[in-house]
Amino acid sequence: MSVEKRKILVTSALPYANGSIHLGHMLEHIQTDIWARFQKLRGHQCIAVCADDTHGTPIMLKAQKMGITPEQMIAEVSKEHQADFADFLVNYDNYHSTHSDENRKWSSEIYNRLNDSGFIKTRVIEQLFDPEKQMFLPDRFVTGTCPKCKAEEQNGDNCEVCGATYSPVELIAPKSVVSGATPVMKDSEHYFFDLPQFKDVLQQWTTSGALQSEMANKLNEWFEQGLQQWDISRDAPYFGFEIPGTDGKKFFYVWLDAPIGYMGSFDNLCQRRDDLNFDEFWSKDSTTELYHFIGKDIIYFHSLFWPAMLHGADLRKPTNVFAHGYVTVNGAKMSKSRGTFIKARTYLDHLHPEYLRYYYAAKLNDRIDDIDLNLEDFAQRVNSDMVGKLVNIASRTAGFIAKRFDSKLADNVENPALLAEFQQAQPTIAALFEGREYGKAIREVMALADKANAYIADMAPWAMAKQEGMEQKTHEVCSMGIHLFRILMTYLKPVLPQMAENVEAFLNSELTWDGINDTLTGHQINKFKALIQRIEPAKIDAIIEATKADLAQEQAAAPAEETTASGNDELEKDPIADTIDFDTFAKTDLRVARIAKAEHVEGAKKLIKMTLDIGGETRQVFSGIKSAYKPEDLEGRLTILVANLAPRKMKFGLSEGMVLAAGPGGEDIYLFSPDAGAVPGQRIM
RNA sequence: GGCUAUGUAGCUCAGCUGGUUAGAGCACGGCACUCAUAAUGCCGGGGUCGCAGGUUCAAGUCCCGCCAUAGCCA
Repeated sequence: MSVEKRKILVTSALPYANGSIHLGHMLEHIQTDIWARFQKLRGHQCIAVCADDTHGTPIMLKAQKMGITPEQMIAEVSKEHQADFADFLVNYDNYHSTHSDENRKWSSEIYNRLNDSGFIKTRVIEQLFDPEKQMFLPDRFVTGTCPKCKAEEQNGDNCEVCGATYSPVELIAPKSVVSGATPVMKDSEHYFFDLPQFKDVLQQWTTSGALQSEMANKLNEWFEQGLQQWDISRDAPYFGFEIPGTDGKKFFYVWLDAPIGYMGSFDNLCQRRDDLNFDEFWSKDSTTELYHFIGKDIIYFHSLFWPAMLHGADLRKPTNVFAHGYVTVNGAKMSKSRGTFIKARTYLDHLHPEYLRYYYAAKLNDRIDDIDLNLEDFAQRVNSDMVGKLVNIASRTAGFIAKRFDSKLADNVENPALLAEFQQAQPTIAALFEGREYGKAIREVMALADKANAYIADMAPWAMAKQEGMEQKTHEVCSMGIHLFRILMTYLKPVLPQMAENVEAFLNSELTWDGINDTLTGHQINKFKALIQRIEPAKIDAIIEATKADLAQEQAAAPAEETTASGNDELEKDPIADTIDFDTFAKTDLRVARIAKAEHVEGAKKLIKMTLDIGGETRQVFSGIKSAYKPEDLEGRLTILVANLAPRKMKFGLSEGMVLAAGPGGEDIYLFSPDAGAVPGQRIM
């Protein structure tokens, strides 16, 4: 089976350097790694590169807050990110940074080429400006009162409460998140990439490749709406690369140099590797393959801007872009307060990386569906598949081989038909890995594992061993078990590289793709050692607890950190109100309430309708906490109700009071609870 | 608000271009076995295919509306 050797370059999206790697990131990096390892296993040249995405306002501000330079911060983060990936057995040929000489070179080069060809336009736009910090503010860094529903503390671009979208200019009483100052409007000349010129090229690219159907649909939507020019410049101060010829006043928007970071990382690798030629992979007429693995949230950048930029700069376009869905944990978005916003490092502190590699592989497909990490299912499935089925095949036969047959496998194959069946699965499984249908590949392998176990149960070598004259047969049956196990482990080598290595030591033989068609008859093997331990459910609880503790620590550390920095703590953002006397306070009647019922509100994006029991009386209250709580999690718990608030007529009904909560909104809403023992109806003073 | 997806047994998922009594693994119950990391084998119970309508001889599969979940809106 000699296939022509392909030359392939694959990338994962570049993690942003302002935070830790979490299990959501890991889905993508594991997906890429399995694919790259599979290609290598088959004998192709497959280079996998990645880098940290290091530019932009959030990184600049975070470094400021920490009192260090952005360069220091991204260096620290990079170290952490690389350790996380390495410990998850994700094997990049190069892991670089977008804040590198190579990336600066290519960003400028591509920009100059685009500019020379007339694809860069300039125009003056009006934007919110923070007069205190002397900087322009991205939409996300402005909050204010929603012009539509008058909800306070809403984002600059859309309202969490009523769902309206608007421009930050329309906000009532806008406020800079950075300084708290009132932003002013200010003119600035911006540089634009003239995307509409590439409509035909992009449509052709979209239809020529085998793009995922969901992505093609989404692209069509954008084509129909009409492409618009893309703002690629940001004003100083900005952490990034200066735009050539602007005197240090204009910088590339982070999303301009981020994908170029793929090239920068590869260029950096080429300098160290004689067998790689940069131009062979990136020139316009390259015959190599280029694939980007990305999350569904950044399809826009990778399927429109990126290929257009490359085309405009006279470079090759990606062969394909593979988008995957998001990771949910126990059926819901990862949440810090639920303890499911799990960092890669927290996981690694408690569990072996191959459990997660296996579980993700078992659920991945070629579409952009979200992948649910159900922690109970995770433990059961991994234990059942990896230990009960797979490793069990070796574990139950190896003892016989060692004790009775001097660790030497039989010279004959006991059941050639069964062996052939395992070998013949090869093209099917290869096609599934190639097509990113890992879940189906795993299912194929596990179906074979079931057959291997059934075969052993059927032959019952332990019974044979007790019979006179059945020595040879026993030897052959147990050897058969090892042969089958070896094939299965070869199929799983891209998913379980560490375990495969241990199996190679056990079998005294390397697991190769072509080796599937050979058989280790008469081969000397080594002592079998337990290859993997079962997942103890307690370890999973420990991860959740550690994640929660992590959050508590962050929150405790945050205020101290902020007071030393440039005045951005809670009190300054929201100063204490005017003093009132006791009588004024006493007018507020706060009561302990039990949430008897909580339900979704039809048509409302942010509201939950609650029926509160305040001891003999019930109240119906609508509360905008849907982004942080699920109705079923609320039922039964106690909270605090402002009981004498005038009822308010809302679109969905009458709200008779208000429950108390803290936090800025979104996922960060924290409902109050009295300590245990409080009884519904009790007054709070 | 617009758009793209998803919603099938307790859990995680298969179900191709509509066609006989809707499948698998895990979990659960029973039996068998004891070589194996309480592993394995055999048998079994369990689903109004998100809700409501429509097209069709026939719909989990097509169309419409609604609900929920996720993402995008440069």
